[in-house]
Amino acid sequence: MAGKKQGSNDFFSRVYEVTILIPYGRITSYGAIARYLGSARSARMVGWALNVSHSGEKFIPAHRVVNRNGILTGKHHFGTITIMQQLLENEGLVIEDDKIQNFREKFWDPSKELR
DNA sequence: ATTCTGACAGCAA
DNA sequence: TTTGCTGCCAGAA
Repeated sequence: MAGKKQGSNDFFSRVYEVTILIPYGRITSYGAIARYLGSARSARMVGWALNVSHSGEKFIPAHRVVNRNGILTGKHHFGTITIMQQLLENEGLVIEDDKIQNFREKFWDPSKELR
């Protein structure tokens, strides 16, 4: 196959790969993933990638990705605005006012955990 | 081609 | 501490 735009596709694929590696009951941030991928200032692209992630066949635990404040900023992109929180609580996380409690402890940094 | 928006993050005030 | 602006990169209109 020749002549295809694999530019962003490659970036998106990497976002998915990392997201899939997030351990059960743990969470990370958009910026952390972006930085791990080498584009520290492309956190918004990570969010965009996750936005279209459900187009793929593979399940992407996008609910384990929140912003740097531990706030569920992407909850509006799931079926309902409560499903993201429910998924996280189901994994043992505690959420209050859309914010993950003990965020620092549950945080999983791909740049440190992976290599 | 140009403009606007977005599941963010960093910094100034 | 909170609010607002800017940078970043892709995609939609």
